[in-house]
Amino acid sequence: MNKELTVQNSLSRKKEIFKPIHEGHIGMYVCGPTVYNDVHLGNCRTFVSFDVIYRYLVFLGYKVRYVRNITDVGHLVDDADTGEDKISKRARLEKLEPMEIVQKYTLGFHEMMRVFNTKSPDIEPRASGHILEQIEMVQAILDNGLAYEKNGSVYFDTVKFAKEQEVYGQLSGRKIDELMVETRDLKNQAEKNNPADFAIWMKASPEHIMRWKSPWSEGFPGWHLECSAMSTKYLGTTFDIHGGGNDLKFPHHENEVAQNYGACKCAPANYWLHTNMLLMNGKKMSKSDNNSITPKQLFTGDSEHISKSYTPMALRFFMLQSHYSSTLDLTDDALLAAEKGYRRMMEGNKTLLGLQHSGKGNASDHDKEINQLIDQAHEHMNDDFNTPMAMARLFELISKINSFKGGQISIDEITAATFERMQTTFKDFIFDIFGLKDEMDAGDQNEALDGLMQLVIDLRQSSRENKDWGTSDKIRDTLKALKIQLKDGKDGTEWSME
RNA sequence: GGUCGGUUGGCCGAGUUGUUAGGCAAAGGUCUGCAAAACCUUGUACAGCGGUUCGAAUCCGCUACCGACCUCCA
Repeated sequence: MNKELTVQNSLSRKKEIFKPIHEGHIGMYVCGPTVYNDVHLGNCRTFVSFDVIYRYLVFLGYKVRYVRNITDVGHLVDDADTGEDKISKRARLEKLEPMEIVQKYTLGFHEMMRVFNTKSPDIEPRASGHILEQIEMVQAILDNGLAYEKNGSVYFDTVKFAKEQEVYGQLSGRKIDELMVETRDLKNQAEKNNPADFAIWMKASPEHIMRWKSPWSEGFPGWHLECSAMSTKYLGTTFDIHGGGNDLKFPHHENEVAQNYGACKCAPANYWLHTNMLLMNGKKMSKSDNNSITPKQLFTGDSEHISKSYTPMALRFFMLQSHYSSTLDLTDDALLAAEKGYRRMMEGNKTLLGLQHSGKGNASDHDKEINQLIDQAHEHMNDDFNTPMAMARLFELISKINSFKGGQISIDEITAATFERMQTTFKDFIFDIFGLKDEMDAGDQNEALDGLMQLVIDLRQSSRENKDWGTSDKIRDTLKALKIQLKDGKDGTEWSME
């Protein structure tokens, strides 16, 4: 039960025992979105994954400082060093100020994070608000001799860095020699000493709107720089966990590591965690490939890829059923299954809350089994946040819960302590760790509806006692059409919203 | 082309050497006025070939297929 927390560290490609730098405290940085467009579902998966990780670390009792940035400058559309800024491009297309674009899509992003019931990060810094810090970092890298200036732009000297430190390529599994013989024909590479070098400060072309003064030129910071500067500012030069999507490993994270070494000669993070991609039709969900479905489309059902609408919590549940480091293929069938599984879990919890323990149970085999399942659920979470396994144990507990309710097992076969532990476990896992919400508990919130339903159920019960099956079934079918399901049990009829 | 990863039953998805993952779907049963729900039971699986091992879905090799990264993306 007291197994230590282990995490899959991308740096070592091994599962390692997690040890924070300062006992009881964790610094965690996750690369946030570039706010130039509506957030899409793939982003949501990553942020939901880290939300669960964050929630679990808090659950374990750690004081976590969770930093997730907003990229609102420096992220270029095309080739890393010559393309147009994503925000600027969008601003041009939508005929808005760049900061209007940033505001619009930041708000949209926050709304989506709220809908998916993710916790807000403790700090959400913006790249444009940290230009000074980034300029200082460029200077520090220059002072350390690991960058050079050309025509007002500053480039990181990747080749020199790779020679000095054995670090470059460790995260992404790349070798500097291979990067140096890069054959692709990139535009405007002339300024760089080597194709493997990358810009940390860019001189702005005349038409570039987003620009700041610096010692080298009026320009803007390179994309990779913001995360280095902001993580350092809020979490220190070396912190515990750095997270992000798999597709950021190279070049973004690799270059981030290089920049941090370049500025302070130390590693930014001890543990790198990477989430895997959300696929659709077996391929990476990607905005640029049009192989994508927006969260909104899922919620409204307005997409050729799905047969019906799905709720945010069904989606969240769907994501939790796979491990964050595995690819997850989005299909209509899988969503249908997840939706039902989600409902079964929430119903199970409701049933558990409705059970009463006599206070004088004896520990039977069931008691032992239940405690084992609970222990295992915790162990699974300690094992690199294995939500699908933890969830499997919860479902086995739901079997027990339903058996208590159905009378197949007597509640007296478990002790009051075990019963309470079950209730605590469900609350902890479903709400605090998995971050699920009950989307179907209208009955708990609306007294009028509750009273009304009780009346209808009573009336139907009278019909049934009079063997007036026509009336009884009409009530049931009409409610069914209204997406209210009646459940006839031994102790009367219950209802729930579909 | 290079690097890395994947291929699990009708679908999704865990598992990394020996014991039922789990969810959804399916079949039979219990309950019920009939259903639904719930419960019980059941089946179908580890891409192919070869090797290591007492024993492999799990380790190794080869083959096939798929994907990711190498270029903006979570």
